[in-house]
Amino acid sequence: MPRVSREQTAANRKTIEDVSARLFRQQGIDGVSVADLMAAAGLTHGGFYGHFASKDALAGIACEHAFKQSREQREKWRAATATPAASTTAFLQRYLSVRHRDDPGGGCPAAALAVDVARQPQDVPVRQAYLAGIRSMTAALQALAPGDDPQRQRGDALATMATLVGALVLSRATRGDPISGEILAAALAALNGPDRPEA
Amino acid sequence: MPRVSREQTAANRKTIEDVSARLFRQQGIDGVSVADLMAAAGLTHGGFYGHFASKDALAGIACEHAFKQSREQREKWRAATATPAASTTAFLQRYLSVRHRDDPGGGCPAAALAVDVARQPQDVPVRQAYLAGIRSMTAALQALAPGDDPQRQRGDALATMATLVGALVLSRATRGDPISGEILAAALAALNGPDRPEA
DNA sequence: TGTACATCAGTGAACGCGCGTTCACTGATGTAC
DNA sequence: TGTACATCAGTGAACGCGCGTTCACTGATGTAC
Repeated sequence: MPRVSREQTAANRKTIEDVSARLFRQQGIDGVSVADLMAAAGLTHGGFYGHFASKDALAGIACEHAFKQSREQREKWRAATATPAASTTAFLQRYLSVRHRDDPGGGCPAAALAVDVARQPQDVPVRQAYLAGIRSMTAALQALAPGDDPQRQRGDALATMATLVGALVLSRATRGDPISGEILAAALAALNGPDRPEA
Repeated sequence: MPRVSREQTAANRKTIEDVSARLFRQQGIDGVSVADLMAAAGLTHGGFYGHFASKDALAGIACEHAFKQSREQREKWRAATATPAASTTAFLQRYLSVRHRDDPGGGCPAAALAVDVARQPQDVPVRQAYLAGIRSMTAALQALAPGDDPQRQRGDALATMATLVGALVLSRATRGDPISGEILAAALAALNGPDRPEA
């Protein structure tokens, strides 16, 4: 079994990253062991350190990976809608959906990893990756915000991001109770309703 | 040292609960060991099971404890302000402050424990305690919401809660970068500015 | 193109460590007289 | 009120277990001729 072709090695590494990006969002960074990750990638745990320096290093890479996937998905969907306004509405609806709530592993890393990252020490790789992801997500939301005052658009984008992340996180923590769905609906109404404070 | 008076026993139990409510919010439920908790309470780990059936059971009690502390603090502050409007403004400002961001152990459990709770299995005690806490916090925010349509007030309360929790959680995860403070300010502006969608 | 061999991706046992939980023990507390 | 003793809160060693990480080993891959 050992010694595998170079393409296979690269494919294995990518599989570990994919699997990690998913499992870390699903169960938290401390909630998944190196052995779990490697098993999910179809490998044994010993080979891990041939690919990555440490679990911390992988956490950073996986976080970056997750934000990149989210960004690509966002851009794909944006390309599929006709107008910017329709695109925004569709994005909010998707973000605040029951489907997104029930799929943390494939969903927004800003929400799934927030509390994990907040508890990490300052100098750990995943913090930098998370920060970069938040900046990129802010920029994307800013581009969607109405108006032509960039300062105000940025404020709107940050506030919208807070509402989105908060609603998702609360909705997940209360899953199984009707209030879980109510939270998603209320956030959607608040963000759509007064179509954002624009003037 | 062993066998301590009944009052001392009760005091010890309360200390464990206080310390747990703080440390669980600070470092997460899995981030604190039973030995850590007991040491922080000035005891040794072996005595833990004289007070609680399991760490899971304590997590539920500590979560309840944390929400109760938050509620009491909220009520104390409300009593100290003159008008309901002033009370609301003061609450939002306090919730979205740098001081609150930097004190997860003494702060809102809805934000500090959300992702932890979301990852727990359905039947664990901390989920019920968290859900009860969210209901109570929703009710408090609903009472502060303007207008006289309870349905709409409830929606506003849930959306406000999402914005508050999201802003705090994102702000903590990005601490050390200017965007951390920007998020708090943007959420405060969004919640104060158009003084909530009321009509 | 074919052969000989060095490389190195992946294996699986092992490391030291900290976890949640158990338990025999201790000795001050609280009770019975 | 004093004394004798049962109770039981807290101690600390020990349990089985899973963690992140290391390492000697294997054998197909990729290279040198």
